[in-house]
Amino acid sequence: MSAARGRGRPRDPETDTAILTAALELFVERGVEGTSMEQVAKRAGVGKLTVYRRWNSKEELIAQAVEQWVSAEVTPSAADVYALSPQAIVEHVLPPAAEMAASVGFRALVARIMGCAVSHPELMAIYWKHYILPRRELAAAMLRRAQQDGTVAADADLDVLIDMMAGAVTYRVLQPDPPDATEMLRYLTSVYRQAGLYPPAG
Amino acid sequence: MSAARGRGRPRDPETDTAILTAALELFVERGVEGTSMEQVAKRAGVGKLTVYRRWNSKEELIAQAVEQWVSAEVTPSAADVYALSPQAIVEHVLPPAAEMAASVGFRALVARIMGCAVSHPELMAIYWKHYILPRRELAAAMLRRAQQDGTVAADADLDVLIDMMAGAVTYRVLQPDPPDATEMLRYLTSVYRQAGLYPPAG
DNA sequence: ATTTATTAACGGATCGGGTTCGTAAACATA
DNA sequence: TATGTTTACGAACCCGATCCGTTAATAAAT
Repeated sequence: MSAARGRGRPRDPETDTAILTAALELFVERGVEGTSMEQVAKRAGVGKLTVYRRWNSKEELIAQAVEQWVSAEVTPSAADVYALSPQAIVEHVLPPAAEMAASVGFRALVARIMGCAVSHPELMAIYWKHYILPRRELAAAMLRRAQQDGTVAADADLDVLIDMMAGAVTYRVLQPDPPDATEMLRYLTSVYRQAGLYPPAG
Repeated sequence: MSAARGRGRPRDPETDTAILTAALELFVERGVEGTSMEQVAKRAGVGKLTVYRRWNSKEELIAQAVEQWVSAEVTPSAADVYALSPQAIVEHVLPPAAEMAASVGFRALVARIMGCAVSHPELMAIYWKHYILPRRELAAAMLRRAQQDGTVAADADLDVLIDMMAGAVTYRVLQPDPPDATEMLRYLTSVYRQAGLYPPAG
C-alpha cells in the first residue's frame, strides 16, 4: 500500500478518494444494481479508465468504499469498560451512538447494506467485520460486567442479548417514521434498561 | 376488484398472477433499481403492453407484488392468546415461525425490503402494515398477559421489547452465515426466554 | 359489429462496458 | 538542464444491450 515511488507519474491520491466517495454516494442512492462504473467516473470527475485501472469491478469498488466508511468510525476503548462505572460507560456511549443512529446517512447506508445481505454477501461481511464485531466486543464486555454485578442474569445468552439490543436499533432505524437524535437517545436508554445495563427510571 | 363483466374480451386472471410473480422474483433477485418492466414482461411470458395496461410504473407493480406476498401469510389468532396457556402459545407459534424465518425466500425478501427503507419507503410501509403490525399486536397481547403473570416487568416498555424481539430475529436472519430452521428455533426460544415469555431452561 | 385484451414488432434514445488516443506529470540518465 | 521513458489521466469512441412507450395486427369476448 505504501507509495513505493514507482517509475512514472504517480497516481493522484485525491483521485482515489474522489472515486470512493462517488461510489459510496451512488451505492447509497441507487444500490449496487443501480450503480454503474460510468456514473461513478462521471460523478468523480474522472475518466472511466482511471476507475478501471484501480478496480476491476463495480462490486470490488463498492466494497472498498463501504469498508473505508465503516472503518472510519472509532469504537470507545474496550479498556474503559473496566476503568469506569457501568453507568458512566453507558452515559458516555449513548449520546454519540444516538446521534449516529439517527443521522440520515447512517440510516441510508445501513439500509442498503442490509438490502445486499443475500445478493452481495461480501458487503454484509465487510460491514460485519469492521463495524459490528468491534461494537459487539464492547457490548459483550459491558454485559459480562453487568452479570458480575447481578443486573443481568448470570445464565443469559449474551450473543442473543446483544442481537436483541443491536437488532432493536437497526430495526427501529429502518422503520417508517424513524426517530430523530433526541428520540433515539430515549430509545437507546430504554433498550439498555431492558437489557439490564441501565438502572430503572427514577 | 370484482369482475364486473365488461363488454369486450376479459382479462386473463392468470396473466395478473404471472406478472406479479415475475415482478416479485425479479425484485428479490435484482432489487427495484435492477428490475425493469421489460424483464418482468419477458419473464411472465407476456407483452409489455399487457403489463403497462395494468400498472403505470415499476414501483406500483412491485409494491403490489410485495403486498400480495406478505398478506398471504396468516397470523395465529389473537384470541388464542387468552384461550391457551402462555407456554402453549409459544410452543405453538415458534416452530412455524422458525421455519419461515429460516427459509431462503423469506430471508431474501426481507433483505430487499429493508434495503428499500430509504429509497422506496412505500415498500417498507406495505411490509410494515400488512406483515409486521399484525404480529406486533399478537406479541403485545402475549407480553401484556406475561406482565399480569409477573414474568415480564410491569414497567417494561412493550414497544421497545417487541422491537428487541423482532429486531433480533431480523438481524440474525440477515447476518452472514444465517441459521437453518433447527438453529432458528433454538434462537427464537432463547429470545423468548430472554424477554420473559418462556421459562428458563430446565 | 363492436369492444377490449393480447402479442409481436418497432423506434428512438440512453446506457453500459471496455478500448483507443493524445496529453500531462513524474521519473531516469546524461 | 535537457531528453527520453514510464505511468497516469481525461475525452472521445465503438458497439451491443436495454429500456420505455407506442403502433399494428390478431384473438376473444359481447
